[in-house]
Amino acid sequence: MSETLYSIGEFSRMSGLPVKTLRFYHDKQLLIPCYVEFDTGYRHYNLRNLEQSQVIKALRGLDFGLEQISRILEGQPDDGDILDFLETQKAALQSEIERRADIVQALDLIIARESDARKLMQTNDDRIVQKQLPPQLVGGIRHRGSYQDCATLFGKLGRALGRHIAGKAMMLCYDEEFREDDADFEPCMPIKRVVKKPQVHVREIPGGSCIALVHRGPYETLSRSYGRLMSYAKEHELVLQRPSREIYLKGPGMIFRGNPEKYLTEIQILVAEDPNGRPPI
Amino acid sequence: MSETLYSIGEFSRMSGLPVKTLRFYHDKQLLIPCYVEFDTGYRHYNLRNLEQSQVIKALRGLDFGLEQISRILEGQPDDGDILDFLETQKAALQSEIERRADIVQALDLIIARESDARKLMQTNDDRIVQKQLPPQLVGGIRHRGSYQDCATLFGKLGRALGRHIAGKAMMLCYDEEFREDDADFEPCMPIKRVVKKPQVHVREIPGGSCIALVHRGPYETLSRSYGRLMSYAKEHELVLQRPSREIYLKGPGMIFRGNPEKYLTEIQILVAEDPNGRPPI
DNA sequence: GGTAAGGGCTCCAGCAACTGGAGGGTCAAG
DNA sequence: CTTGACCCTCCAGTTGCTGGAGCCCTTACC
Repeated sequence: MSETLYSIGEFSRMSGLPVKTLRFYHDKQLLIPCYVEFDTGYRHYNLRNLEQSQVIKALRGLDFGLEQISRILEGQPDDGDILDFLETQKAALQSEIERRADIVQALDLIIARESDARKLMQTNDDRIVQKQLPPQLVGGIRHRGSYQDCATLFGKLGRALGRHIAGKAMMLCYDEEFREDDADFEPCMPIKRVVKKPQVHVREIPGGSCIALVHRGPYETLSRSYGRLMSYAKEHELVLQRPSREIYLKGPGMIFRGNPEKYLTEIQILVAEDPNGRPPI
Repeated sequence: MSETLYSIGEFSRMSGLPVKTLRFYHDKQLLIPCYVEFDTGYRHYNLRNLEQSQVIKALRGLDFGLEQISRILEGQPDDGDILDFLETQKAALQSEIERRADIVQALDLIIARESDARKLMQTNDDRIVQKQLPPQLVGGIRHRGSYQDCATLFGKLGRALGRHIAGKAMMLCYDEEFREDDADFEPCMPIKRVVKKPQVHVREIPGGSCIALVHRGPYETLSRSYGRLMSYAKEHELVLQRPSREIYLKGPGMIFRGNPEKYLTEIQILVAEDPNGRPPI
């Protein structure tokens, strides 16, 4: 009984696998045509090959590698451990899914921040305002030295507080006047709950009446905005309290340093209650 | 003001990228060392390179391709369309997640069936039993011809009924005696609800008292089991009804043909109610 | 002066699973 | 005899590296 043989082209149409792929599978010993003409090298396939091809297609569809498929096909007679293969594959896929899901989550965060910043950008003006600040729970690391160091410190804070962080990064500035090299400052992160971390000072900073403005531009020009706040205070006979606060509404992002001309920083300085009991305007 | 330069080894330790990778990135114009010695080819990196490397690392961590990273880095000054990149990437990742989730689901199904069959295998005997069958909603395609055709028919049924399928494949056999070539049979699938599909006959098949046994082995040997049922019926003076039913407990799987010696097929034949009103034993 | 260690360099190969193309042989019909 | 449809092999390219061979250079040590 002679069975019908099919050329690689016919077999390709029957199996749904491209000719190139069939040749490749032959090369890899995965799907060996039942007969190869010696002189021309022409491949000929039969129906058993068709069955094999369908198995291979199915397993490829389940994302098995060719190597694995080979092993599965070899160990087929005993048939017992196919379940292991399936379970292993499932686990592998699930861990890949998880990895990607994590990335998507991270992306979501970044996207949220970015479009947030975009919106801020549109609606910001640089007028001085007076407003009430609520008390705020923060964790901070006070430091004396150059402002250059704050990147490291924010890094440390971020790692220490992680998922407890509940707002934009900020800084408390304890200096009376601006110092470049020997400044006294405290990078802070708002947090939701009290957490104990080594090196991190966690406590509530007070609320109250403050004067504030949103500074636009690189940090080097912050002193101009401080100047404006000072003269405003003098003009309105307000007594200011240290430390002043800088809220980094938009600064260097998690990925890009961004354009410093577009950085937004809110400066807040608490106003001392008037000793006469007159409420601050 | 001369800035410090770092050799590729030092820079590798600072950036956390392997030396090989740094050379590769240089080759790809992704991270170009600020200075390359002309005669030795030695690469030298500066702190700006370090920043770039961190951006690249971050983007790689978000699964961006090098090509994309290049484009992002190039279009950085305007800075506007970064959000598009992020959204695109997120969408891409999500579709990958979905694909894998689909595969996992399919794997689950296969695993369930397989371990199901495994369990059946252990606990099966081939004794004849009498039992009550509930009525069952099925969709079937009646056919006259060779049993060879049933693979195609089951395929058609599967595609037509898809997710409505609610149990093992089965077949109704209308022939009085076994025929090889001109058989009259109907591949069926149990379903949950009435659905209308062209070419598929959907209806409820009756329940009632039946005799049944589980046949183990290839379909070619089914007639032996039919024989046993017949002589049992004669012995117990039971009148049998057509069509008989074959339930394919374990047959060729979705991927593998499996070992026919291990196929399990339950044969059920309804028993006509005794005309005397005596309940069947 | 030899040599070993520790950097650096280039170029080549390989992973996975194909895909595309060049260049050439085979077969049947018109 | 040509045309067109097939078929073949071999090579290159995809992505993001990784490993190795083979070579150069400097420094330290014996």
